[in-house]
Amino acid sequence: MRYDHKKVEAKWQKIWEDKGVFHASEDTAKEKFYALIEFPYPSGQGLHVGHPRPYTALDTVARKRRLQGYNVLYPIGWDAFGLPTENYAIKNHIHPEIVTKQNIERFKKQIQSLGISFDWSREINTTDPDYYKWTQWIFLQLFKKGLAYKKEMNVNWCTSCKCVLANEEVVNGVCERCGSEVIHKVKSQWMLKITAYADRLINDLDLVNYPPRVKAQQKNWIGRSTGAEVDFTATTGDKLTVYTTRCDTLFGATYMVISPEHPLIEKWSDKLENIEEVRAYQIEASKKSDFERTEVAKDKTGIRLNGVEAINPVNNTKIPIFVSDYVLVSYGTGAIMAVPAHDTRDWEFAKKFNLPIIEVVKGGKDAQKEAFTDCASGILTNSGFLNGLSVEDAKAKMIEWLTEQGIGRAKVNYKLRDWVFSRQRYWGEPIPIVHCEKCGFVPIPESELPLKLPMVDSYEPTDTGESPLAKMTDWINTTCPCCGGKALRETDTMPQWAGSSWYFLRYMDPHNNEALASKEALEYWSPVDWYNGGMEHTTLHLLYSRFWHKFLYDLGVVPTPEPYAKRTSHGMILGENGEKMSKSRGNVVNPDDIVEEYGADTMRLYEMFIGDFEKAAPWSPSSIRGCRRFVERFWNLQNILVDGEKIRPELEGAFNKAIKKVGDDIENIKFNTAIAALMALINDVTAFGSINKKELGIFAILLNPFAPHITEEIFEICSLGDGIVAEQKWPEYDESKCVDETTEIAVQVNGKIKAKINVAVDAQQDEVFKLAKSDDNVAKAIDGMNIVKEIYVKGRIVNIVVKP
RNA sequence: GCUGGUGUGGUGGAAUAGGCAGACACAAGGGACUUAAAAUCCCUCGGACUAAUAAUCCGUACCGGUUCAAGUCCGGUCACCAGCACCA
Repeated sequence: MRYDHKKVEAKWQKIWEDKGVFHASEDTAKEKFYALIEFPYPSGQGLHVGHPRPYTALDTVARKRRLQGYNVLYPIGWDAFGLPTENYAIKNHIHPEIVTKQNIERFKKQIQSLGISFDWSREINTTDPDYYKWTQWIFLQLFKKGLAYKKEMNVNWCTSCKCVLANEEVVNGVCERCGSEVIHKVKSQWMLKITAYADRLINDLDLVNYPPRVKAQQKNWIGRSTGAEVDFTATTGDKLTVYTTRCDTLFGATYMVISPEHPLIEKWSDKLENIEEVRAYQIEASKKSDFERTEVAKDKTGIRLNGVEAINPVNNTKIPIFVSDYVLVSYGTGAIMAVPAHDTRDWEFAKKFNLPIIEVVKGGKDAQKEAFTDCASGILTNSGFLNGLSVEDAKAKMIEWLTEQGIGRAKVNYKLRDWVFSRQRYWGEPIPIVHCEKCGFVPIPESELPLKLPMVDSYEPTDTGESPLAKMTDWINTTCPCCGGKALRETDTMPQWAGSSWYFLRYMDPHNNEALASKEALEYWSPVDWYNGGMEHTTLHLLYSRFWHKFLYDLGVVPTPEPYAKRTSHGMILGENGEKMSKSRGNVVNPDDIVEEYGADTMRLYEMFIGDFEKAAPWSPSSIRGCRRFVERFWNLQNILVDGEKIRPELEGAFNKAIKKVGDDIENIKFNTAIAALMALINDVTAFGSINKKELGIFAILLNPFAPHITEEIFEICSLGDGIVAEQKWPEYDESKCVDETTEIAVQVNGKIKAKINVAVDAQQDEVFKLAKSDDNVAKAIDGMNIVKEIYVKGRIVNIVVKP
């Protein structure tokens, strides 16, 4: 009686679809559970076996929640704007809309073959005008609140994609997508002021349940530091302001460094004796990309400004000013005070240029030999009115003094920069703004949304870096909504991150024409209860979408300050050789082949059994057979089925423990050990020789979230009751039955195991020791020795410590 | 370089709050069934010493420490993975 997975899986998938059993209901009386996976980008390659890992994991949770009586929302959609589609379209002269449609069809078919319980009635697509209408609407609100603005700036320019990239999209100096060189270019760009939310994006991490490493990464990315600004005065009389986190070390500042782009250089050009040399250095620095400039912590370069010096305000000492590219114009004030005794970079620079090094915090080694940076617990020295204070107190005192003198102030700085939001591409949401000579940038009226992408013949980006839309003169030329005069449409489009920054809201009410979702739906479904995704999205998508959500919260559109109550992340599935799966490495496994050969249930079980969910794991074609064997063994339980309406006493322990273990493990994303527990249970049952209807019913329900098809089939053919999805409840366990009456414990003498004895769980300590000592081996080991100590850890271990 | 993580049999991985290391699988070897193969079922499976599934010893990357007891805690070293890249 071999199990025919093809027949059974097709049968149940049809039943589920016909009955719409996975559609979330709007019954707000029921408790809701909203599970979310990162919606896929429908690429031309189709699915590989890595995709279903998170889908299956949250499907397991979603199915369990339904059995527990929740109203579950588990939706899916398509993050379909993006470069690969556009590039494919250019190459093959097919409209990206058509390519997208084909890719989605393929993805959908593949995902459906896995029996994931998505609510397909809520499927969304970011490239659908009914969807991006609201992406554009959110942009307009950002614009109206001054959070979207246009700025001339140095941008990262991918030489191959001919497109501006966000800092976050540049990896090691090359384009994250295509790996081509990235250079700098000045362009006018739309920016989103994410920095306005920096503090809240850090602080509100306290409200959510994210893994610690995700929180840490977001905090580091935002990079808040608390310090002070100090105004130095140059010998020219100009004010030169620096940012420092260590204002306590001001007495140790022996020189200053400004970035090559600092505006004072131009101002001082006629006073600088070596202006030619400085100019040459500026040119050198501008030629380098950020990558080259920061590539290695290599030799510090720099030029001393001759003719201008600065005055250290605490002791009125004249100190030299250098220009060096290790100081970044984009962070702080673009100028630093250098304290070589307590900063490694300053120390290296001082050594190279032979500058004085003054120790101002005691406790380190020789400041002339190495910088003493880890000095939080040190005591100030050589520092006038700060002498004898701790670093902490000295900071406070210095800020107080600077403020009094009017030459400094406390200041918070962030590494986070504003989000470059424009893309010079076709396949993205048009930015709903026009430019009028008279009125400037004017938003188009909300009634005109969606502003649809026009049909064009060619999607080739222009060599000048304008969007392909720039060639559409009919579309560009329009009238100003403000004055009625001539105006031009914005030709840039939005980045792919736009549509994915709010998609989880649309699922709550996907067909609404009046709002991005109704108030009622937002009230009921917010927040997402459990969001699973990849670690690679921690600093991009996760941060961007939290930012948008907070903005919508401020507008009163959404009811919660945070979008996701809980976040987990999955490890990648690697190729058989332990390398990342990719076409070029030739190690891609297509889930279609696995489903065909072993069935969706086996595929799902293996995806969850493959290893720790949070860690990467290599695909193993032979290990999957173990999961198929387990499926077959479960199927064959019907051969040893007997009648019975209660769990039999002999199996009570095994079943109660399994119910507890499987339930707990699913909640703790330990799917691999949940399945191991079910395998152990089948071993117990098989060894026992029979299973009754009640027991098989419980087994099937426990296994159902992992293997939904075969469990329904067993339920039906063995007449165990109405269908699992239709009628059954997640089983309860009896805590008292999870503990065995007697357990085997190990007996150690001086920490070495000498014997194993069976004792009652509630046995008295004295009894246990007596029993332990009656064992031959133990007796031999303690014979003639003095017992120093006896330890009994209930139900676990006995240790007898002896000395001669 | 900094930050975070990881390191356990031939392989993937278990091990709750410091308490029997190797659960559950895969692969391998042996056996049963079979004309044969597949499938299935049973047995063995970290290493050393062994006739032995008797006893003993070693063993969770490496070195040291705390403890009656360490894969787990502490200090140091090494390797790998991820993120960040001079952030003042």
